[in-house]
Amino acid sequence: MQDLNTEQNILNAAILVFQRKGMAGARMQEIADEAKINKAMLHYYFRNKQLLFEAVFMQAFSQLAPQLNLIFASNDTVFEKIRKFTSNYIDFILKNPYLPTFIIQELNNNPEFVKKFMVHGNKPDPNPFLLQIEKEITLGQIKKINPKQLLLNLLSLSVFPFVAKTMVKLVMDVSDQEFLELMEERKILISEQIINSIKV
Amino acid sequence: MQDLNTEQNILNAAILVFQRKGMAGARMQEIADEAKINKAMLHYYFRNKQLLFEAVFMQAFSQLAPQLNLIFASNDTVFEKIRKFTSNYIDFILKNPYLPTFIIQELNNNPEFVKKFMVHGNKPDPNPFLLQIEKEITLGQIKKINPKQLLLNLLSLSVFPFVAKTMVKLVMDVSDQEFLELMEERKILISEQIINSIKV
DNA sequence: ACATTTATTAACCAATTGGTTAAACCATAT
DNA sequence: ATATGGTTTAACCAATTGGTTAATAAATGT
Repeated sequence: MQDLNTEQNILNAAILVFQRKGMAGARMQEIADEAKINKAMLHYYFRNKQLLFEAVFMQAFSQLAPQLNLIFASNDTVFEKIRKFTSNYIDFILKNPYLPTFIIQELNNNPEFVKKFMVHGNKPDPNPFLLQIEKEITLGQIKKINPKQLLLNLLSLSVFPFVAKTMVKLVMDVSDQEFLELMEERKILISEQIINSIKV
Repeated sequence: MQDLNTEQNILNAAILVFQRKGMAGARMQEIADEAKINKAMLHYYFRNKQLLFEAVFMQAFSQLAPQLNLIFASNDTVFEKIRKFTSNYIDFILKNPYLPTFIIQELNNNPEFVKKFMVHGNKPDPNPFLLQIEKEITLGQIKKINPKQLLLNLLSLSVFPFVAKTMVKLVMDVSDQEFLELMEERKILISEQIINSIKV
């Protein structure tokens, strides 16, 4: 009784477990249980743990990367891009709260592997955005700033709270509900702050 | 031939390995090799992997926490605190680049354990800082803002680049040298940006 | 209806890995 | 010198875990 798509079923289970436990902490048996199938099926479809993990990571990353390029490559002004980015990106992470942590964690533990598959064409390319910033600076439309710092600020303010969510909740004594409200508030808060810092 | 302090020697090796590989990825044998001793010694001094890990995590966390409280509890104005924080904290992380990632990673994979030992008194307490912000707002010395958001911004801008270092280097095409320069530049850059955003 | 391929399972295997043990080593006090 | 206690080691053990196998069930083509 083949499920409509066993492979995707496995992948979904693997995403859950890998994102919760990471590559090293995840157990093949746990993934099989989560998918409600026999452990041998994992190997039947993905050969081994490493390949299953790579499939999961690939899917996670190819979900995240286009989200970035969408902004980087559009025709908007820098101001518009900043506004859209904070709003869209925080929305996206709210729907996939484990993604950034998972990617950052495995990227740190496995940098050589990631480089290998980054060339594959799904690498986010911030260059258009960086060049646009330089251009708008020379045109006197925004204040002088190192474009990379601006991009770093944008990413930091948007992503960090999610990556450090457990710590933030613990140290700042924030409930799940309040955390969501804070993130909602940040969508406009941080874009306005960044824009304000480069407005002429 | 007992080394001057075998226990500390083990701890140092364990810190290295745990920070590189995380709790799940670390191997007792690797820690023993790193410390150049027999694996049984690890159990002699720390009983089991979990306890050794907790000792490592504890030491890491009690290095990080006071660094925060130092700022939170001082007598400076909010502006002063922000300036000192960015500068001191980035300096501190530059000297311990693996610390934030390690803590965040294990905090996410093991939240229940951390709570257990957080009560132990070494929990950073941002309340004085948050209250001070509220006070300075009512005194009209800084613009109105949710204090928690201000603190989140401060932490995000300071810590995130280190946590996401591998990703940042890869995506933004930044060398190790350039990364250091960017972090150096950030010390003043981000404090001025934050201050600017709340200056009346 | 039957043969062939594909999907699935239960049982098993081999390697890794955390942990134990018993003996040896070494300093120090008597 | 030698008995004693803490320290260190090599060898071993048991559990976990990634992976395999051979048999079975289900689908598919003829």
